[in-house]
Amino acid sequence: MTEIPRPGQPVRGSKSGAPIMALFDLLGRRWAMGVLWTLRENEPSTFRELQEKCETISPAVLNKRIAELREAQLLTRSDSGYVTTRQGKELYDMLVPLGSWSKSWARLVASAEPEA
Amino acid sequence: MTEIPRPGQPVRGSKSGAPIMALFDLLGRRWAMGVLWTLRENEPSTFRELQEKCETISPAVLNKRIAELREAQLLTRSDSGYVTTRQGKELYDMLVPLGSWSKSWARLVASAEPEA
DNA sequence: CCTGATTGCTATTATTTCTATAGCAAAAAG
DNA sequence: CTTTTTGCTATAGAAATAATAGCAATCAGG
Repeated sequence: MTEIPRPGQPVRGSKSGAPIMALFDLLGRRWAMGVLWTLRENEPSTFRELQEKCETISPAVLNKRIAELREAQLLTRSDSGYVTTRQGKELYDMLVPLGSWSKSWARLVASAEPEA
Repeated sequence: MTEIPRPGQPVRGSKSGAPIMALFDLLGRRWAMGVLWTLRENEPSTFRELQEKCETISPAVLNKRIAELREAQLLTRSDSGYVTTRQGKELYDMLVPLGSWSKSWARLVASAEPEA
């Protein structure tokens, strides 16, 4: 029921299951990166706390993403709530640069496209 | 027709449009990161070349992702085909670490879950 | 115990997105 | 011209996501 893209198995972008493509397949699902990011900044979090922090995620999707990220060993459940695993933290750390970069990107997109 | 999540406008994960959430919204669409990654490693590429490199992407989705990434100023079209922009390259560079990390992650996931 | 929250989800239905495939118009090649 | 190649668009079905209601299992008082 919980299918995660497995490196070594065919995934989107790579019939041979290149790790990076498997990772992109996993993270390229709605809310996947957002959940990891939000959890890392608010751990530990209960299901409902995480749901609130995500502002608009539906419980069905949150539940599914949690299951997937859990199976991918990026987060786990502790007594006090969901927490990121060591790998989850590593991945988060690699996403951090995107956080600051996104700010300048935001400025660029805002200034260059005053349309719509 | 081509809607990209705009920083500053409500996006998934942030009603106020936090840049990182806008970025996650954009990249968290099927094939988004894969297209950027693949293009960067094969630029310039024509539409069909890119499609082939992606192995299993459908033209409709490729076309949509291109339009979005283009509007987000991550790629553009040149005489010789699609190429990444300066920002696209910057973003790619930040994804590169994920490439190597994904390899150890692959080993972990493979060894820990011999199921399925 | 009993009662009223709170928590972690599941169920359901409506949308939206993605997949898969065919094919067309325009540009390039011969 | 005629044939290829290119860059998509059209279409239909499958799958993922959104939005909302609500339920069973704690849990916290009293």
